[in-house]
Amino acid sequence: MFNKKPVVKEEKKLSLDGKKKKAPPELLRGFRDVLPEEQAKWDAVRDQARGMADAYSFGRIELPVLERADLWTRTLGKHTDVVEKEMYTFIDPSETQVALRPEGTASIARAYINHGMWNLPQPVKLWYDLPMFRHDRPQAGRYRQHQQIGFEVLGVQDPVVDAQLILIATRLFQDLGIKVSVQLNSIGTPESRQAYLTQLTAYFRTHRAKLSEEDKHRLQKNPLRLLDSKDPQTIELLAAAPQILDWLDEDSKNHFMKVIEYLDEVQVPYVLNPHLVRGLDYYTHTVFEIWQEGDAGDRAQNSLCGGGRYDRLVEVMGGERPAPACGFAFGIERAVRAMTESGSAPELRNRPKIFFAQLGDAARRVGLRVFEEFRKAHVLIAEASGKNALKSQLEAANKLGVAYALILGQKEVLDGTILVRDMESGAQETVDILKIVPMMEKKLSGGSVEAES
RNA sequence: GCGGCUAUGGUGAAAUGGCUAUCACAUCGGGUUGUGGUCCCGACGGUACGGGUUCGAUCCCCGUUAGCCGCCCCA
Repeated sequence: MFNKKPVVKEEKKLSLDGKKKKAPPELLRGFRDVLPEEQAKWDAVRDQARGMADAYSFGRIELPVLERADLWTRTLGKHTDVVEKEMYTFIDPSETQVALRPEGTASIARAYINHGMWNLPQPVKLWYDLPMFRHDRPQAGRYRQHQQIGFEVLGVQDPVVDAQLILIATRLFQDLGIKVSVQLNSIGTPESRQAYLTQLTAYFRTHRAKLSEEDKHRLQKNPLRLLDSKDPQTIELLAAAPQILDWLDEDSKNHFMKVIEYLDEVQVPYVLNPHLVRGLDYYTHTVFEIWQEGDAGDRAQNSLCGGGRYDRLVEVMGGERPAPACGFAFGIERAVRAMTESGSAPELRNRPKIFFAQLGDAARRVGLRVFEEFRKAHVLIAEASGKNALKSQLEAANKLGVAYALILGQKEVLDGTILVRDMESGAQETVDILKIVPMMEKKLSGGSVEAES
Protein backbone atom coordinates (compact mmCIF):
# COMPACT_ATOMS: atom_id res chain seq x y z
CA MET A 1 0.00 0.00 0.00
CA PHE A 2 2.44 2.64 1.10
CA ASN A 3 5.25 1.45 -0.95
CA LYS A 4 7.30 4.37 -2.04
CA LYS A 5 7.35 6.91 0.66
CA PRO A 6 7.77 4.66 3.66
CA VAL A 7 10.71 3.08 1.92
CA VAL A 8 12.30 6.45 1.38
CA LYS A 9 11.71 7.28 4.97
CA GLU A 10 13.29 4.08 6.13
CA GLU A 11 16.31 4.72 4.02
CA LYS A 12 16.67 8.09 5.60
CA LYS A 13 16.38 6.60 8.99
CA LEU A 14 18.93 3.97 8.21
CA SER A 15 21.44 6.46 6.99
CA LEU A 16 20.91 8.48 10.11
CA ASP A 17 21.31 5.44 12.28
CA GLY A 18 24.43 4.57 10.39
CA LYS A 19 25.88 7.88 11.50
CA LYS A 20 24.71 7.35 15.06
CA LYS A 21 22.94 10.59 15.93
CA LYS A 22 25.00 12.50 18.44
CA ALA A 23 23.36 14.27 21.33
CA PRO A 24 23.47 17.97 20.51
CA PRO A 25 25.76 20.08 22.66
CA GLU A 26 23.91 21.79 25.43
CA LEU A 27 24.47 24.96 27.33
CA LEU A 28 25.06 24.67 31.06
CA ARG A 29 22.05 25.61 33.11
CA GLY A 30 21.82 29.32 33.77
CA PHE A 31 24.36 30.23 31.08
CA ARG A 32 23.48 31.87 27.83
CA ASP A 33 24.75 33.16 24.51
CA VAL A 34 24.24 36.79 23.63
CA LEU A 35 23.57 36.84 19.92
CA PRO A 36 24.27 39.67 17.44
CA GLU A 37 20.65 40.80 17.43
CA GLU A 38 20.91 41.72 21.09
CA GLN A 39 24.21 43.54 20.77
CA ALA A 40 22.78 46.92 19.87
CA LYS A 41 21.30 47.12 23.35
CA TRP A 42 24.43 45.80 25.01
CA ASP A 43 26.40 48.44 23.14
CA ALA A 44 23.99 51.12 24.24
CA VAL A 45 24.37 50.12 27.88
CA ARG A 46 28.13 49.96 27.63
CA ASP A 47 28.38 53.25 25.76
CA GLN A 48 26.32 54.87 28.46
CA ALA A 49 28.51 53.43 31.20
CA ARG A 50 31.68 54.44 29.42
CA GLY A 51 30.33 57.93 28.93
CA MET A 52 29.62 58.26 32.64
CA ALA A 53 33.02 56.82 33.53
CA ASP A 54 34.76 59.33 31.28
CA ALA A 55 32.68 62.26 32.47
CA TYR A 56 33.44 61.52 36.11
CA SER A 57 37.04 60.35 35.58
CA PHE A 58 36.76 56.72 36.54
CA GLY A 59 39.65 54.54 35.48
CA ARG A 60 38.80 51.21 34.01
CA ILE A 61 40.04 48.09 35.73
CA GLU A 62 40.15 44.48 34.60
CA LEU A 63 40.20 41.81 37.26
CA PRO A 64 40.76 38.05 37.09
CA VAL A 65 37.75 35.77 36.94
CA LEU A 66 39.40 33.35 39.31
CA GLU A 67 40.73 34.25 42.73
CA ARG A 68 41.36 32.53 46.03
CA ALA A 69 38.02 31.55 47.45
CA ASP A 70 38.72 33.13 50.82
CA LEU A 71 38.78 36.57 49.23
CA TRP A 72 35.01 36.31 49.27
CA THR A 73 34.31 33.90 52.10
CA ARG A 74 36.09 36.24 54.50
CA THR A 75 34.54 39.48 53.32
CA LEU A 76 30.99 38.90 52.12
CA GLY A 77 29.80 37.28 55.33
CA LYS A 78 29.58 33.69 56.44
CA HIS A 79 25.83 33.56 56.41
CA THR A 80 25.20 35.23 53.11
CA ASP A 81 23.70 33.06 50.40
CA VAL A 82 26.46 34.02 48.02
CA VAL A 83 29.03 32.42 50.26
CA GLU A 84 26.89 29.64 51.69
CA LYS A 85 25.59 28.16 48.49
CA GLU A 86 26.22 30.18 45.36
CA MET A 87 29.96 30.28 44.84
CA TYR A 88 31.67 28.23 42.17
CA THR A 89 34.42 26.98 44.42
CA PHE A 90 36.92 24.28 43.55
CA ILE A 91 40.42 23.09 44.19
CA ASP A 92 42.72 23.95 41.31
CA PRO A 93 45.56 21.66 40.14
CA SER A 94 47.99 23.32 42.52
CA GLU A 95 45.75 22.45 45.47
CA THR A 96 44.55 26.01 45.99
CA GLN A 97 40.95 26.60 46.84
CA VAL A 98 39.73 29.03 44.22
CA ALA A 99 36.39 30.45 43.14
CA LEU A 100 34.85 32.14 40.15
CA ARG A 101 34.20 35.75 41.05
CA PRO A 102 30.65 36.16 42.42
CA GLU A 103 30.83 39.96 42.72
CA GLY A 104 33.23 42.78 42.06
CA THR A 105 33.76 44.82 45.19
CA ALA A 106 36.00 42.43 47.09
CA SER A 107 38.40 42.20 44.15
CA ILE A 108 38.39 45.97 43.87
CA ALA A 109 39.39 46.31 47.50
CA ARG A 110 42.00 43.62 47.01
CA ALA A 111 43.46 45.42 44.01
CA TYR A 112 43.47 48.70 45.93
CA ILE A 113 45.56 47.05 48.62
CA ASN A 114 47.80 45.00 46.30
CA HIS A 115 48.78 47.97 44.20
CA GLY A 116 49.26 50.39 47.05
CA MET A 117 46.56 52.64 45.72
CA TRP A 118 46.43 54.55 48.99
CA ASN A 119 49.56 56.26 47.66
CA LEU A 120 47.60 57.66 44.75
CA PRO A 121 45.68 60.90 45.03
CA GLN A 122 42.42 60.03 46.77
CA PRO A 123 39.77 59.19 45.93
CA VAL A 124 40.62 56.37 43.60
CA LYS A 125 37.78 55.95 41.15
CA LEU A 126 37.47 52.68 39.29
CA TRP A 127 34.95 51.08 37.00
CA TYR A 128 34.65 47.63 35.52
CA ASP A 129 32.60 45.56 33.11
CA LEU A 130 33.08 41.95 34.10
CA PRO A 131 31.31 38.60 34.24
CA MET A 132 30.12 37.36 37.64
CA PHE A 133 29.24 33.78 38.57
CA ARG A 134 26.71 32.55 41.06
CA HIS A 135 25.28 29.08 41.28
CA ASP A 136 21.76 30.32 41.81
CA ARG A 137 18.50 28.91 40.54
CA PRO A 138 18.05 30.55 37.14
CA GLN A 139 15.04 32.63 36.29
CA ALA A 140 14.32 35.38 33.82
CA GLY A 141 16.85 38.11 34.50
CA ARG A 142 18.88 35.82 36.73
CA TYR A 143 21.73 33.81 35.34
CA ARG A 144 24.65 31.86 36.69
CA GLN A 145 26.96 34.02 34.64
CA HIS A 146 26.00 37.61 34.24
CA GLN A 147 27.82 40.71 33.16
CA GLN A 148 28.15 43.41 35.74
CA ILE A 149 29.21 47.00 35.31
CA GLY A 150 30.37 48.60 38.51
CA PHE A 151 31.63 51.98 39.72
CA GLU A 152 33.68 52.26 42.89
CA VAL A 153 35.17 55.22 44.73
CA LEU A 154 37.78 54.45 47.36
CA GLY A 155 39.67 56.53 49.85
CA VAL A 156 37.20 59.16 51.00
CA GLN A 157 34.22 59.02 53.32
CA ASP A 158 32.56 62.20 52.14
CA PRO A 159 28.82 61.64 51.63
CA VAL A 160 29.00 63.60 48.41
CA VAL A 161 30.55 60.48 46.90
CA ASP A 162 27.49 58.41 47.79
CA ALA A 163 25.23 61.00 46.25
CA GLN A 164 27.30 61.31 43.13
CA LEU A 165 27.33 57.56 42.61
CA ILE A 166 23.58 57.41 43.01
CA LEU A 167 23.28 60.27 40.58
CA ILE A 168 25.46 58.48 38.03
CA ALA A 169 23.56 55.23 38.32
CA THR A 170 20.18 56.92 38.08
CA ARG A 171 21.04 59.02 35.06
CA LEU A 172 22.56 56.03 33.38
CA PHE A 173 19.28 54.14 33.47
CA GLN A 174 17.22 57.19 32.65
CA ASP A 175 19.35 57.91 29.61
CA LEU A 176 18.70 54.37 28.44
CA GLY A 177 14.99 55.08 28.56
CA ILE A 178 14.33 52.96 31.65
CA LYS A 179 11.97 54.18 34.33
CA VAL A 180 13.49 53.66 37.73
CA SER A 181 13.22 54.54 41.39
CA VAL A 182 16.06 54.90 43.84
CA GLN A 183 15.52 52.99 47.07
CA LEU A 184 17.63 54.46 49.82
CA ASN A 185 18.49 53.52 53.37
CA SER A 186 21.31 53.65 55.88
CA ILE A 187 22.46 50.75 57.98
CA GLY A 188 25.01 52.80 59.91
CA THR A 189 28.20 51.44 61.33
CA PRO A 190 28.55 47.84 62.49
CA GLU A 191 28.48 49.11 66.10
CA SER A 192 25.28 51.11 65.82
CA ARG A 193 23.72 48.36 63.77
CA GLN A 194 24.46 45.91 66.55
CA ALA A 195 22.51 48.04 68.98
CA TYR A 196 19.62 48.11 66.58
CA LEU A 197 19.73 44.38 65.97
CA THR A 198 19.38 43.77 69.68
CA GLN A 199 16.22 45.87 69.71
CA LEU A 200 14.84 44.29 66.58
CA THR A 201 15.48 40.77 67.79
CA ALA A 202 13.87 41.51 71.13
CA TYR A 203 10.82 42.93 69.39
CA PHE A 204 10.32 39.95 67.13
CA ARG A 205 10.98 37.48 69.92
CA THR A 206 7.87 38.77 71.65
CA HIS A 207 5.92 38.10 68.45
CA ARG A 208 7.70 34.92 67.58
CA ALA A 209 4.50 32.89 67.43
CA LYS A 210 3.25 34.96 64.53
CA LEU A 211 6.29 34.39 62.37
CA SER A 212 6.50 31.90 59.55
CA GLU A 213 9.04 29.12 59.80
CA GLU A 214 11.24 30.93 57.39
CA ASP A 215 11.14 34.16 59.31
CA LYS A 216 11.82 32.34 62.56
CA HIS A 217 14.91 31.04 60.89
CA ARG A 218 15.85 34.54 59.86
CA LEU A 219 15.36 35.77 63.38
CA GLN A 220 18.00 33.27 64.40
CA LYS A 221 20.40 33.65 61.59
CA ASN A 222 20.12 37.12 60.12
CA PRO A 223 17.47 39.27 61.82
CA LEU A 224 18.11 42.24 59.53
CA ARG A 225 16.56 40.14 56.79
CA LEU A 226 13.21 40.29 58.55
CA LEU A 227 12.98 43.84 57.29
CA ASP A 228 12.46 42.79 53.69
CA SER A 229 10.38 39.69 54.38
CA LYS A 230 7.47 39.14 52.04
CA ASP A 231 5.36 37.39 54.63
CA PRO A 232 2.20 39.52 55.17
CA GLN A 233 2.18 38.75 58.88
CA THR A 234 5.77 39.91 59.23
CA ILE A 235 5.10 43.01 57.16
CA GLU A 236 2.31 43.87 59.56
CA LEU A 237 4.60 43.43 62.54
CA LEU A 238 7.21 45.62 60.92
CA ALA A 239 4.96 48.65 61.16
CA ALA A 240 5.49 48.77 64.89
CA ALA A 241 9.04 47.44 64.86
CA PRO A 242 12.00 49.61 65.81
CA GLN A 243 13.38 51.58 62.85
CA ILE A 244 17.03 51.37 62.03
CA LEU A 245 17.36 55.10 61.47
CA ASP A 246 16.37 55.74 65.09
CA TRP A 247 19.31 53.70 66.29
CA LEU A 248 22.04 55.20 64.21
CA ASP A 249 24.78 57.14 65.95
CA GLU A 250 25.19 60.86 65.28
CA ASP A 251 27.86 60.44 62.61
CA SER A 252 25.83 57.90 60.71
CA LYS A 253 22.75 60.10 60.86
CA ASN A 254 24.69 63.12 59.68
CA HIS A 255 26.22 61.17 56.87
CA PHE A 256 22.82 59.97 55.73
CA MET A 257 21.29 63.45 55.99
CA LYS A 258 24.07 64.84 53.84
CA VAL A 259 23.52 62.21 51.17
CA ILE A 260 19.84 63.13 51.07
CA GLU A 261 20.62 66.84 50.88
CA TYR A 262 22.99 66.32 47.98
CA LEU A 263 20.45 64.23 46.13
CA ASP A 264 17.86 66.95 46.62
CA GLU A 265 20.40 69.42 45.28
CA VAL A 266 20.70 67.59 41.97
CA GLN A 267 17.03 66.63 42.01
CA VAL A 268 17.51 62.92 41.94
CA PRO A 269 14.25 61.49 43.28
CA TYR A 270 14.60 58.74 45.85
CA VAL A 271 12.42 56.66 48.12
CA LEU A 272 13.49 56.38 51.73
CA ASN A 273 13.06 52.69 52.30
CA PRO A 274 13.70 51.70 55.92
CA HIS A 275 13.33 48.05 54.97
CA LEU A 276 16.08 48.01 52.40
CA VAL A 277 18.95 45.81 53.53
CA ARG A 278 21.65 44.39 51.40
CA GLY A 279 22.85 40.84 51.34
CA LEU A 280 26.54 41.36 51.87
CA ASP A 281 28.17 42.00 55.23
CA TYR A 282 30.62 44.64 54.16
CA TYR A 283 28.08 47.41 53.74
CA THR A 284 28.03 50.39 56.09
CA HIS A 285 26.00 53.59 56.12
CA THR A 286 24.36 54.25 52.78
CA VAL A 287 22.76 51.34 50.96
CA PHE A 288 20.66 51.69 47.85
CA GLU A 289 19.06 49.81 45.04
CA ILE A 290 17.62 51.00 41.78
CA TRP A 291 14.35 49.37 40.88
CA GLN A 292 12.67 49.21 37.56
CA GLU A 293 9.31 50.94 37.65
CA GLY A 294 6.24 50.53 35.49
CA ASP A 295 4.59 47.29 34.48
CA ALA A 296 7.66 45.28 35.29
CA GLY A 297 7.97 46.92 38.68
CA ASP A 298 6.24 44.30 40.77
CA ARG A 299 8.14 41.39 39.31
CA ALA A 300 10.64 39.64 41.56
CA GLN A 301 13.74 40.52 39.55
CA ASN A 302 13.05 44.24 39.35
CA SER A 303 16.24 45.31 41.06
CA LEU A 304 18.52 46.65 38.36
CA CYS A 305 21.34 47.98 40.44
CA GLY A 306 22.64 47.70 43.96
CA GLY A 307 25.26 49.49 45.92
CA GLY A 308 26.35 51.26 49.02
CA ARG A 309 29.17 52.29 51.25
CA TYR A 310 31.75 49.85 52.53
CA ASP A 311 33.99 51.86 54.82
CA ARG A 312 35.60 48.92 56.62
CA LEU A 313 36.27 46.51 53.79
CA VAL A 314 39.82 47.58 52.94
CA GLU A 315 40.73 47.64 56.61
CA VAL A 316 39.20 44.23 57.28
CA MET A 317 41.08 42.81 54.35
CA GLY A 318 44.35 43.95 55.83
CA GLY A 319 44.96 47.19 54.03
CA GLU A 320 47.90 49.30 55.18
CA ARG A 321 45.53 52.14 55.84
CA PRO A 322 41.74 52.09 56.17
CA ALA A 323 40.01 53.29 53.05
CA PRO A 324 36.37 54.24 53.27
CA ALA A 325 34.63 53.52 50.00
CA CYS A 326 31.36 53.44 48.14
CA GLY A 327 30.17 51.85 44.93
CA PHE A 328 27.44 50.27 42.91
CA ALA A 329 27.03 47.60 40.27
CA PHE A 330 24.33 46.60 37.84
CA GLY A 331 23.69 43.70 35.55
CA ILE A 332 23.76 44.34 31.83
CA GLU A 333 21.26 41.55 31.17
CA ARG A 334 18.68 43.18 33.38
CA ALA A 335 19.33 46.62 31.94
CA VAL A 336 18.90 45.22 28.45
CA ARG A 337 15.69 43.49 29.43
CA ALA A 338 14.38 46.69 30.97
CA MET A 339 15.20 48.53 27.74
CA THR A 340 13.25 45.98 25.76
CA GLU A 341 10.30 46.31 28.09
CA SER A 342 10.30 50.06 27.85
CA GLY A 343 10.36 49.83 24.06
CA SER A 344 13.82 51.25 23.69
CA ALA A 345 15.37 49.87 20.51
CA PRO A 346 18.69 51.43 19.64
CA GLU A 347 20.03 51.10 16.10
CA LEU A 348 22.79 48.63 15.70
CA ARG A 349 25.72 50.95 15.44
CA ASN A 350 27.99 50.98 12.42
CA ARG A 351 25.40 49.53 10.16
CA PRO A 352 26.57 49.64 6.57
CA LYS A 353 24.67 51.97 4.25
CA ILE A 354 26.16 50.50 1.11
CA PHE A 355 25.97 47.02 -0.33
CA PHE A 356 28.55 45.74 -2.75
CA ALA A 357 27.34 43.22 -5.32
CA GLN A 358 29.91 41.42 -7.42
CA LEU A 359 29.28 39.27 -10.49
CA GLY A 360 31.78 36.75 -11.67
CA ASP A 361 35.35 35.99 -10.87
CA ALA A 362 36.93 39.10 -12.38
CA ALA A 363 34.60 41.27 -10.36
CA ARG A 364 35.41 39.35 -7.19
CA ARG A 365 39.08 40.03 -7.77
CA VAL A 366 38.60 43.74 -8.31
CA GLY A 367 36.05 43.66 -5.52
CA LEU A 368 38.62 42.63 -2.95
CA ARG A 369 40.59 45.76 -3.76
CA VAL A 370 37.57 48.03 -3.83
CA PHE A 371 36.50 46.71 -0.45
CA GLU A 372 39.89 47.62 0.97
CA GLU A 373 39.61 51.15 -0.44
CA PHE A 374 36.33 51.62 1.39
CA ARG A 375 37.75 50.25 4.59
CA LYS A 376 40.68 52.68 4.43
CA ALA A 377 38.23 55.52 3.99
CA HIS A 378 36.21 54.22 6.98
CA VAL A 379 33.12 53.76 4.88
CA LEU A 380 31.26 50.62 5.91
CA ILE A 381 30.01 48.40 3.15
CA ALA A 382 28.31 45.03 3.23
CA GLU A 383 28.50 42.14 0.82
CA ALA A 384 27.13 38.64 0.52
CA SER A 385 30.04 36.38 -0.04
CA GLY A 386 29.06 33.17 -1.69
CA LYS A 387 25.99 34.51 -3.41
CA ASN A 388 26.50 34.77 -7.16
CA ALA A 389 23.22 35.78 -8.74
CA LEU A 390 22.70 39.53 -8.82
CA LYS A 391 19.12 38.89 -7.84
CA SER A 392 20.03 37.24 -4.59
CA GLN A 393 22.70 39.84 -3.86
CA LEU A 394 20.20 42.66 -4.25
CA GLU A 395 17.80 40.70 -2.12
CA ALA A 396 20.44 40.61 0.58
CA ALA A 397 21.03 44.34 0.11
CA ASN A 398 17.35 44.95 0.57
CA LYS A 399 17.20 42.95 3.77
CA LEU A 400 20.10 44.96 5.16
CA GLY A 401 18.22 48.14 4.39
CA VAL A 402 21.15 49.88 2.74
CA ALA A 403 20.70 53.13 0.85
CA TYR A 404 22.90 52.20 -2.09
CA ALA A 405 24.02 49.10 -3.88
CA LEU A 406 27.22 49.05 -5.90
CA ILE A 407 27.16 46.62 -8.77
CA LEU A 408 30.35 45.35 -10.34
CA GLY A 409 30.06 42.89 -13.21
CA GLN A 410 32.13 41.71 -16.17
CA LYS A 411 31.22 44.70 -18.24
CA GLU A 412 32.09 47.24 -15.53
CA VAL A 413 35.38 45.54 -14.82
CA LEU A 414 36.34 45.86 -18.50
CA ASP A 415 35.24 49.51 -18.61
CA GLY A 416 36.83 50.43 -15.30
CA THR A 417 33.44 51.53 -13.98
CA ILE A 418 30.92 50.52 -11.37
CA LEU A 419 27.15 50.90 -11.08
CA VAL A 420 25.62 52.83 -8.23
CA ARG A 421 22.02 51.92 -7.54
CA ASP A 422 19.81 54.01 -5.32
CA MET A 423 17.87 51.35 -3.45
CA GLU A 424 14.91 53.54 -2.78
CA SER A 425 14.29 55.01 -6.20
CA GLY A 426 15.95 52.30 -8.24
CA ALA A 427 17.88 54.92 -10.20
CA GLN A 428 21.30 53.81 -11.40
CA GLU A 429 24.36 55.61 -12.65
CA THR A 430 27.67 54.43 -14.03
CA VAL A 431 30.70 55.80 -12.25
CA ASP A 432 34.44 55.65 -12.78
CA ILE A 433 35.61 52.99 -10.35
CA LEU A 434 38.58 55.13 -9.31
CA LYS A 435 36.18 57.79 -8.07
CA ILE A 436 33.73 55.52 -6.33
CA VAL A 437 34.99 55.95 -2.78
CA PRO A 438 34.97 59.76 -2.64
CA MET A 439 31.70 59.77 -4.51
CA MET A 440 29.98 57.48 -2.02
CA GLU A 441 31.44 59.46 0.86
CA LYS A 442 29.83 62.53 -0.62
CA LYS A 443 26.49 60.83 -1.18
CA LEU A 444 26.35 59.52 2.37
CA SER A 445 27.40 62.77 4.02
CA GLY A 446 25.21 64.72 1.62
CA GLY A 447 22.16 63.29 3.30
CA SER A 448 23.16 64.48 6.72
CA VAL A 449 24.19 67.92 5.49
CA GLU A 450 20.75 68.36 4.03
CA ALA A 451 19.19 67.19 7.24
CA GLU A 452 21.10 69.80 9.19
CA SER A 453 20.20 72.79 7.05
C1' G B 1 18.21 24.78 47.89
C1' C B 2 12.22 24.42 48.23
C1' G B 3 7.21 24.58 45.72
C1' G B 4 4.54 25.03 41.03
C1' C B 5 3.79 25.43 35.50
C1' U B 6 5.69 24.19 30.74
C1' A B 7 8.50 21.50 26.70
C1' U B 8 5.93 20.03 18.86
C1' G B 9 11.12 22.24 12.64
C1' G B 10 15.55 28.12 13.54
C1' U B 11 11.02 31.22 15.51
C1' G B 12 5.69 31.46 16.67
C1' A B 13 1.67 28.43 16.70
C1' A B 14 -2.02 23.88 15.43
C1' A B 15 -3.37 18.51 15.87
C1' U B 16 -4.04 13.32 17.21
C1' G B 17 -3.80 6.69 21.60
C1' G B 18 -3.27 4.34 14.96
C1' C B 19 -2.65 6.20 7.94
C1' U B 20 2.82 10.47 5.29
C1' A B 21 2.18 15.39 12.37
C1' U B 22 -0.49 20.82 10.03
C1' C B 23 0.34 26.14 9.25
C1' A B 24 2.85 30.84 9.16
C1' C B 25 7.45 33.34 9.40
C1' A B 26 12.62 32.60 8.63
C1' U B 27 16.41 29.99 5.59
C1' C B 28 17.88 27.95 0.77
C1' G B 29 16.54 27.24 -4.55
C1' G B 30 13.44 28.39 -8.78
C1' G B 31 9.60 31.64 -11.86
C1' U B 32 15.56 31.39 -18.62
C1' U B 33 20.40 36.38 -20.25
C1' G B 34 22.93 41.18 -15.03
C1' U B 35 18.44 44.00 -10.95
C1' G B 36 15.70 43.87 -4.53
C1' G B 37 10.91 44.98 -1.78
C1' U B 38 4.89 42.44 -3.54
C1' C B 39 3.43 37.65 -5.94
C1' C B 40 3.77 32.24 -7.39
C1' C B 41 6.30 27.32 -7.05
C1' G B 42 9.69 24.05 -4.66
C1' A B 43 13.28 22.36 -0.93
C1' C B 44 15.28 22.00 3.98
C1' G B 45 13.76 21.09 8.83
C1' G B 46 10.22 18.86 14.31
C1' U B 47 7.17 15.80 18.75
C1' A B 48 13.80 17.68 24.51
C1' C B 49 16.14 12.95 26.57
C1' G B 50 15.41 7.99 29.05
C1' G B 51 12.07 4.48 30.83
C1' G B 52 6.91 2.49 31.60
C1' U B 53 1.55 1.38 30.30
C1' U B 54 -0.48 -0.26 25.45
C1' C B 55 -1.29 -4.49 19.86
C1' G B 56 0.22 0.63 18.94
C1' A B 57 2.48 6.75 22.54
C1' U B 58 4.01 12.99 20.03
C1' C B 59 -0.51 12.46 23.16
C1' C B 60 -1.32 8.71 29.35
C1' C B 61 2.37 7.67 33.67
C1' C B 62 7.43 8.05 35.93
C1' G B 63 12.37 9.89 35.79
C1' U B 64 16.14 13.27 33.66
C1' U B 65 17.29 17.84 31.50
C1' A B 66 16.02 22.79 30.34
C1' G B 67 12.99 27.23 30.54
C1' C B 68 9.48 30.04 33.17
C1' C B 69 6.65 31.60 37.90
C1' G B 70 6.83 32.06 43.28
C1' C B 71 10.17 31.47 47.68
C1' C B 72 15.32 32.06 49.18
C1' C B 73 18.59 35.53 47.38
C1' C B 74 20.31 38.85 44.00
C1' A B 75 22.30 42.15 39.01
